[in-house]
Amino acid sequence: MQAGFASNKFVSHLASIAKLTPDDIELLGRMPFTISYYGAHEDLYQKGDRPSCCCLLLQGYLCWVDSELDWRQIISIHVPGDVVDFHTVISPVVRANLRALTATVVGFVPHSYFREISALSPTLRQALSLLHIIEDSRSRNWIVNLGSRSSLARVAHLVCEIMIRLRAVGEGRDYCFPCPFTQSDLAAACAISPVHANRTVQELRRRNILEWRTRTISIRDWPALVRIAGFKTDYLSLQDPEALLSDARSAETTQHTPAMTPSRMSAS
Amino acid sequence: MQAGFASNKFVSHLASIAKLTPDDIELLGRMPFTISYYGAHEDLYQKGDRPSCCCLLLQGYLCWVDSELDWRQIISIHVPGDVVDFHTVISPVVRANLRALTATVVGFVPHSYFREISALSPTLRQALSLLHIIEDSRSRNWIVNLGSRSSLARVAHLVCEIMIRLRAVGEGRDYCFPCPFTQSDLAAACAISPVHANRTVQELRRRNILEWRTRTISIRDWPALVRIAGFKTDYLSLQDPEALLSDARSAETTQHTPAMTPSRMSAS
DNA sequence: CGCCGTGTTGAAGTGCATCAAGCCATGTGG
DNA sequence: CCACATGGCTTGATGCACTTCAACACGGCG
Repeated sequence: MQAGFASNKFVSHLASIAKLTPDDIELLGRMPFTISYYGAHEDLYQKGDRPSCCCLLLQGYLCWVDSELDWRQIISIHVPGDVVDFHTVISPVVRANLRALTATVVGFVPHSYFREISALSPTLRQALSLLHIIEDSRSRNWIVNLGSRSSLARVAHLVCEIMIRLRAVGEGRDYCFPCPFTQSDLAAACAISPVHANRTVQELRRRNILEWRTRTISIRDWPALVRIAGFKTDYLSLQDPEALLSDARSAETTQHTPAMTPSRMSAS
Repeated sequence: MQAGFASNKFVSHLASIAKLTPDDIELLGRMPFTISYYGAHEDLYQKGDRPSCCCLLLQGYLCWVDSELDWRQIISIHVPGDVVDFHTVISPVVRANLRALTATVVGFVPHSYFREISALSPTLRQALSLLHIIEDSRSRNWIVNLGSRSSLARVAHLVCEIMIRLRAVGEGRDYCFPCPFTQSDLAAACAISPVHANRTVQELRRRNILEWRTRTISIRDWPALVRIAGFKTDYLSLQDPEALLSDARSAETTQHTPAMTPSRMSAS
């Protein structure tokens, strides 16, 4: 069981949605976790599991997937810095499979830790609640996406969302990021067939909007992508709707982790 | 500002997901609220509003609707007994329009009330958190519904969900309930065109599975409906996945509101 | 009365699924 | 080093579930 040093992205994410005190940062620095590694398409949890830890994603991508019958639907995807199953602190049973999209590194953090910091710090309790609400907001937004957009717009929207979420934890500065998906995964996320996913990606390539290789996505024309997707950032953050977008416009400004001096390597 | 007597369905819903103490029931009985009435298709909130109250639905149906551009997608629907915007206690800004599907009666409950009872009772705090999680679970389930089912299954699933949720607050015992939707609303919920919604309803009628009139839905063949929908109740409750379904099977058992002696009419 | 919202029906068009085949890169064992 | 398998990507042909457009019927209401 280690503590602290690898949770920076999580802390910076929290700091971006709530005013944290130095004491809060200190508490977060003591976060205990056990590191695990998973290969692409491996399941971390199965529907019905009752984990006693939360899963903090450190590297790679995870998704929640509902494999009803033989048909699968990806419900949400997660980027480094996300605690993907925060709800299990309150209700431990999981309702879907948690699957690695790529090779991943995760840290398992005991539920008790989150209960403790919630009890100790009102601001942290608030911040964790906000995380919950943002999560919910993303789900609802994805309903709108599946329900009201064409396949091209869905794919574009998904790329936009991942881009912005990576930005929020300090990655993807040059509009490039490691591709989370095989084209079949993309299809499962956007509720289209794998064949059509391929044709949709080709269309985006043809319009010179992005490059999509097996390992990397590079966005060549961000404004066009946003336009096709009908993408708005407001559902991803809560304080200042314009902050993330304006940051994405000018890729220079670099104040993502305000006052980050993590007290690293303290024992748990 | 009144208090107490009309919140029975909310209390029984809470009692079904957590063990409430007599003190908790007492606290809930003191819930202050202001009653309002809305007509069908009237908006209670618009995107961006910052209410200082939560909205407790007493009669009728409400929905959250995203009216991006001119296209509208219904994100979730609510039945009597639901607090539809519990998240505004934590983050006041609403991200979609709250719209009446039918004529409705709602009670507005100040955020401060929920903050108080959360501070006073750990079990209530827990119960409210669970409500939040069930809400989230419904959203995710609706993603699966839109993403992976045919239009017939979507409509069937929606009817199943409403049926079971009404049961949980003691309504619809005879597989009949007031219809929440015009066929256009149904279309907006299921992400299909109004014309196709009509044909889908006709198909369900043709198979003798339900009667769907402007004012009432009667389910004639519940097992068939469940089969078409691929409906499972597990995402709607948290404690005992089978309770609601078995209750729905035998419409006799009637212990929905354990120890309900609401201390009515106390001043706020 | 005439209007408007809702439900219904038919005909034509299309976005996407499905099936099927072939391509390429990577890995593996002989 | 080749033989072969495997998983991901690509492409074409065909079909269907659903959309769109257009018209009409019905009832409630000013």
